[in-house]
This record gives sequence, C-alpha cells and structure tokens, in this order.
Amino acid sequence: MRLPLDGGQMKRFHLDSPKRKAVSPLKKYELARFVKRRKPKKWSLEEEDALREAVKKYGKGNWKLIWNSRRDVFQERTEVDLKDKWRNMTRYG
Amino acid sequence: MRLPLDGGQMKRFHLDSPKRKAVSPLKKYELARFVKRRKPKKWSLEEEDALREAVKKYGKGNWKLIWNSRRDVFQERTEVDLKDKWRNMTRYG
DNA sequence: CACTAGGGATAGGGTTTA
DNA sequence: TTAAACCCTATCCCTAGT
Repeated sequence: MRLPLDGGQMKRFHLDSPKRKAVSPLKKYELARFVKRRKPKKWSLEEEDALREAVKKYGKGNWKLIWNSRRDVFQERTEVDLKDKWRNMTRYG
Repeated sequence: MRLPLDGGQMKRFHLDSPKRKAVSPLKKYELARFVKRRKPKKWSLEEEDALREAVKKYGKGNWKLIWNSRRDVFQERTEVDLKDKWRNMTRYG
C-alpha cells in the first residue's frame, strides 16, 4: 500500500515481488479501488526553480540525489515526479 | 496520430515519444488542422446503464478497466469519454 | 535490489457542437 | 446561451531493464 496519502514524506507505491501462485489480473485492479491515486498538484515556481538548479548541479537522471538535495522543497514529490516534471519542462526543445 | 476516425476500435490520440531532435511546437498545431475532431455522438441508455453498473463494480477512476469490462457496449468510446460522461452524469446533484 | 526511463492512465481545465 | 460531448496535457502510475 502507498503511505501516507498526504503529509509526511512521500514514498513510492511498490508491489511485493510476484509470488508463485497465479493471481487473477482482476486482483490488481480490485486493489486499485482501495489504493487511491494522489490528487494532481500543480508545480510551484519555487519547485520548478529548485529542479532547474538541481539538474544543472547534479545532472539529469540523478533524480534520487536531486530529490535528496532539496527535501525541503520537494517534500510532497517523489523522485519519479521530478523525472516526470523535467520531461515536461524540456518536452518541446 | 489518432486512428481510426470512425469504424473499428477507438484509440486515444497519442503523440510519439519525444525524440532527440527538438521539434517546433508549431508542428503540433499544424498537425491539428488535419486531425479531425470526432462527430459528437449522443450516449444511449444502454451505454449509460453499463457505465453506472461498471463504476459501481470497479470504482470511479478506473476508466480503462471499466472500458475493458464492456467493450461490446463502449466500442465507439474511449476511456476518457467514459470519464467525461461520468462527470456529466454526476455534475449536478 | 534500489533506481531510472519511458510508455500508459487519470484529473481537471478548455473547446466545440448542437 | 447552455449542457453534453470531445480535446489537451500536466501530473501521476506501472514496470522492464540495469
């Protein structure tokens, strides 16, 4: 399960390793009903600036390092969020 | 590119993944002139009922799952259409 | 095994049609 | 003018690959 949904430090949702027993595909989706998706939150200018600075400093791709470098600003983001945001910010050249 | 515009199974419009080469944003808009908008099609009672049932069963938000659960009825809709329709159906009250 | 890359899905604001 | 239908796309999720 993903915890916590709000407040506290973000952790990425992670399923356990596949088990031996075959599991109906529906299982996963049934789970989905209880594992709420995060509400989309618009990036602030401060966050964008921090990301630009950190990428310049640590290099694109080092998302975990970048995230750790500014926990104060990125508290409610995951390292994957940073990766996704950078993709958006650089999407059209 | 969105295919097909009519007939066959609906697919969502999807741009290719970003390439190395920068692409002018204008490209997209130029493209837009040739990608026709679908002709609005009224939702049938059968479709509305199927949507209500499926949302009850699988939960609001699991649009792809819902779409897959009744392909026969939703054949000419996309999962986004389902989401939009649900928004309309629950908009007031 | 922790992390990243990249394709997929959803949420919500916008736009167009009837 | 309005509501339904449809579109746009930032944000978030999934997971193969390393």
